[in-house]
Amino acid sequence: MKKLTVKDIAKKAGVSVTAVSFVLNNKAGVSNETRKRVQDIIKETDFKPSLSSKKLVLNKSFNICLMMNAFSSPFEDLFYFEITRGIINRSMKCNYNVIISKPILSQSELPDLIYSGDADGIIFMQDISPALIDKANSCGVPFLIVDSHSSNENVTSINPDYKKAAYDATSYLIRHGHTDIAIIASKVVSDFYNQTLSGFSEAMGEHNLMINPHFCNISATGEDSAYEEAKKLFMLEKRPSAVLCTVDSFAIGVMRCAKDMNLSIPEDVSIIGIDDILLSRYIEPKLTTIGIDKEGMGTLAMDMIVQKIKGKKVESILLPMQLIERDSVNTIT
Amino acid sequence: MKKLTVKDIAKKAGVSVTAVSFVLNNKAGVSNETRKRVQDIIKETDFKPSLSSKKLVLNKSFNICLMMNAFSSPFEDLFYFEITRGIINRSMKCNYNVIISKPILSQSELPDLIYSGDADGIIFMQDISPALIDKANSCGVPFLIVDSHSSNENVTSINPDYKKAAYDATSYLIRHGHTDIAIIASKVVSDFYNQTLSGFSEAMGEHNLMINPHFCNISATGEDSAYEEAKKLFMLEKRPSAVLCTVDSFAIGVMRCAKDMNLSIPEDVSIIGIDDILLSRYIEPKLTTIGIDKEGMGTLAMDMIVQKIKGKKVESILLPMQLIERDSVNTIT
DNA sequence: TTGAAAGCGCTAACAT
DNA sequence: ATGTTAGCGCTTTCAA
Repeated sequence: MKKLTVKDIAKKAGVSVTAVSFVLNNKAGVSNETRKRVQDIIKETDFKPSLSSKKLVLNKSFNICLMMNAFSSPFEDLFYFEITRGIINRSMKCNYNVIISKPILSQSELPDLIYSGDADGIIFMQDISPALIDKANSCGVPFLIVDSHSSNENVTSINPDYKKAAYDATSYLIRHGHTDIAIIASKVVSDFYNQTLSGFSEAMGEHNLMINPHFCNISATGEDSAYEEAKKLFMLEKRPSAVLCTVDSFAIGVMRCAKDMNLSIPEDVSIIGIDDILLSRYIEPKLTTIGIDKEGMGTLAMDMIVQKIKGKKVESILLPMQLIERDSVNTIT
Repeated sequence: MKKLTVKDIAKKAGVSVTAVSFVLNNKAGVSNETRKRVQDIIKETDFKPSLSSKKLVLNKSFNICLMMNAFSSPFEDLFYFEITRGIINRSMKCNYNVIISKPILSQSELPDLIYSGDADGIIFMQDISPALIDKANSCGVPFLIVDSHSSNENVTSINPDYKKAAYDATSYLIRHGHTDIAIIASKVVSDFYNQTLSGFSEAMGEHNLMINPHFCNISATGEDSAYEEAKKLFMLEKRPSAVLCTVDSFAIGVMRCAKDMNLSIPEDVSIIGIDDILLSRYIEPKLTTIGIDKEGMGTLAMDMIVQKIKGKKVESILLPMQLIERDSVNTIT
């Protein structure tokens, strides 16, 4: 059975290809009678117009390229995968397909499909290098960044409000009687570091709490390095009663360290994280953290990129996070 | 700056479009001199040919559609996401793009992009409904299934050898002195149930061990239902010394149940899983399980679908799994 | 080795 | 309201 074309349908229906094209795209310009007849034939023959030719003539790919960062840890992948679900679900409603790809050549180059016009828009996940942002800017394809961890004036981004998250986490700790609070942050993305630290100190300041200089200048890069930092922290003469980890995976490292040092959580030390990765509710004790609707972020990203493709101006957005109370923080009386 | 076309390049190089096309596709038919000249112009102008037109004329999309099951749990997502990584990495080497999509209308219909000729091949993940298999068969697009959990003669599939896994897990338990072994399996996919049960009884049989009828007719659907099944199991007069969970997520539910019933693992009861999901090495105690190279499965899936697209005959494949010894099984002396 | 020209299957401008 | 036709940017046949 040969693949049908608009021509075939037109012939069968005894109309012109224009008519067929019009009914395919729900456009005015055909009588109801003709429309009906064509629709019947389309249904009868189960005709599906070729996307390739439509793409060619409209100079549009109907693809969104989802660019994953190649250097993620498995847990971060999971975080982003939940966002991906939101993107994919939404894409089906927007009549876009999503192509998953990743930067090539050590993060600094976009894949060919971008330059071959095979994507109408790009959604980057996670913080990306300035070099890549430049490339994206100059290739002319609309793009935005989800969870860039930073606020760059020149790029549209969707970010969880990490400053507020750090503020809320700190306030929560304070409400539970903690005053000697440490923060393990990430200096990898300086904006992220600044945001979380200022949220932290803002909350401390509001309660006129002093910040121990040994507690606020700690940076980790992952679970293992957080483990090492926690070790130093816990060996201090006067150790904190609570530690805020700006990433859940840090909290997992810190917990492991506490266990190894025979400190029980939350009795000896309370721990709070940010992100709510899947693991957080399965470790022992379950991690209290600040979470976000990841699938919702994906939905939003899709909606925003569609607006951008339409040429509309789209503002960066800061998403509120929510406290998720579990078992890793205790009350000091 | 207007988008360049082969015509522009041809004009700049003073040759015909044919020549340009030939050098773009590394085909014979142009003199070295001409080739060089055209290549220079291409590099100079940073020309990237449009994919859309190529697709149209070659009647090929250069896309692989990766079909995700819509009803996955986060745990399963974890498993399949690792496979996805393998697929994506490999796709870039094969010059295919991967479009991620999912079945629509309650699993029984393929997305439009398949019928519009926007995919040269389909990779299904996880067991899919027979109705969907029919659709896939009749649409004429080559496809295969990764981790279908079943062996259907008519479809190409890539499956971990779950029977062998259950056999190995059981043998491992027996080697560690266990004789009262229970198995919590999944009846959702009957082939999977059969495979795991026959692996189990084969190992038991080889050691002339009797199977307690209360220990071998247990089916769960997820973590929570495994919890409930474990509860019944652990309340039995004579409870098993070890339980084999045919899915890691079951093992996690069983572990939670054991803890809630004050049974310590592995002292009071040993647990072994199958799959090695990411979580398994993070829970307490770390889960001993039978794992598989998931990224490798993805790579293989990509290679196989490319072969199928080329029209080659491709056989289904059964992949060996490996025992991963951790802390959830103890030795009985 | 080279170039002219005919499509691939659509959309849309234009004429009727 | 309807039909004719000229492209979209490539590949490839065919003739030179």
